[in-house]
Amino acid sequence: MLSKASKYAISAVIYLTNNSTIDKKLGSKEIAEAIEIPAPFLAKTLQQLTKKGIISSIKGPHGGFYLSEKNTDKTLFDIIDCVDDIEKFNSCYLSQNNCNENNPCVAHHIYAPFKDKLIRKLKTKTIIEMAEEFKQNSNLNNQIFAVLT
Amino acid sequence: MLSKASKYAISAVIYLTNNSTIDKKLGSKEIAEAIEIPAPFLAKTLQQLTKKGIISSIKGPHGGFYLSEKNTDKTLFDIIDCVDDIEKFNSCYLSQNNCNENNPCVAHHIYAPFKDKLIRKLKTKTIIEMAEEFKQNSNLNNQIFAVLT
DNA sequence: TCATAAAAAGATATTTTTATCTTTATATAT
DNA sequence: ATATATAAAGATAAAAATATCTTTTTATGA
Ligand code: FES
Ligand code: FES
Repeated sequence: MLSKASKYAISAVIYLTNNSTIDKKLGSKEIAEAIEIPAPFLAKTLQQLTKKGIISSIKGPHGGFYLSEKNTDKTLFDIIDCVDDIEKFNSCYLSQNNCNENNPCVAHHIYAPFKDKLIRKLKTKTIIEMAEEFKQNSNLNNQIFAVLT
Repeated sequence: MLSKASKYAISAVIYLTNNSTIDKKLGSKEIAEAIEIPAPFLAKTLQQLTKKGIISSIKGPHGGFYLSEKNTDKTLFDIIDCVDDIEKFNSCYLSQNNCNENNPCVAHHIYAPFKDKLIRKLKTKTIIEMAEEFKQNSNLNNQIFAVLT
């Protein structure tokens, strides 16, 4: 449902959260290698995230991407909205171009409540929280990044 | 979420159900025009549906597409599975490549129940039923096919 | 100041999806 | 039988998404 760009973004931000500090910034190549995705494509995506203030970056030697104070409250919603446009979740699941109670598709009455819950969750789930869950999870399944396609 | 091909297919099958009979078959151009979608692309999609027995067709003069006895029990699920591959609904909503309880993504616990309900609904909703709903609906909103993008 | 490493920006290439065009096969009517 | 209308099949084109490559900018360290 998400574009690859969005998947890569989520994956990369989680990796960044768990593996970078202001004193240990990570290059896009480094991240791409770790999570096994195409490096130049990720570089583009990281640029988008930086531009919207979801992650931070510094150019030059010893530069790279990292998370700063400003980034700590960012959510999963922010990442997806930056890369993919969140409207995709608002629209009809079966792709009618209006999704509302007055003109429901066959799936509407089961999709609408799900959609509401999902968006609420995406908006409240911070990157930090998510990274933490991911860290725990990787105790059970340490090929965790390979799992993200 | 659905491909355009699938959307077109659903739309066309509904139109066919409500507007064709064995004595009044419809050409692909005719249908495409009525539901305002690209004719040659729809033709391809109708061929796929025919091959899988979801709709019927006859070549030659006065030929065209129509629904026969064999098609009456077909469901929305059948259409989508024919054109798009239903696996797309089974997979993780945030695109992890495994979707299961042991390795849930952030959305899993709200997505899984929705997914189950949806697939059940797609499997039980017959084309006939859907076309009927659509007919009623179009009393309220008679630009109903324009509504399908 | 100068060389260097890295992001940023821009340009190009590949793949997939969507759309169109052309040819062939077949059923119908004359 | 023959001409015709239509689906079926196959080939090609255009657009969008994904991926890669090249150049420019900027921060750092020597
Ligand atoms: S109209 Fe389809 S999900 Fe709302
Ligand atoms: S793991 Fe993502 S929806 Fe199940």
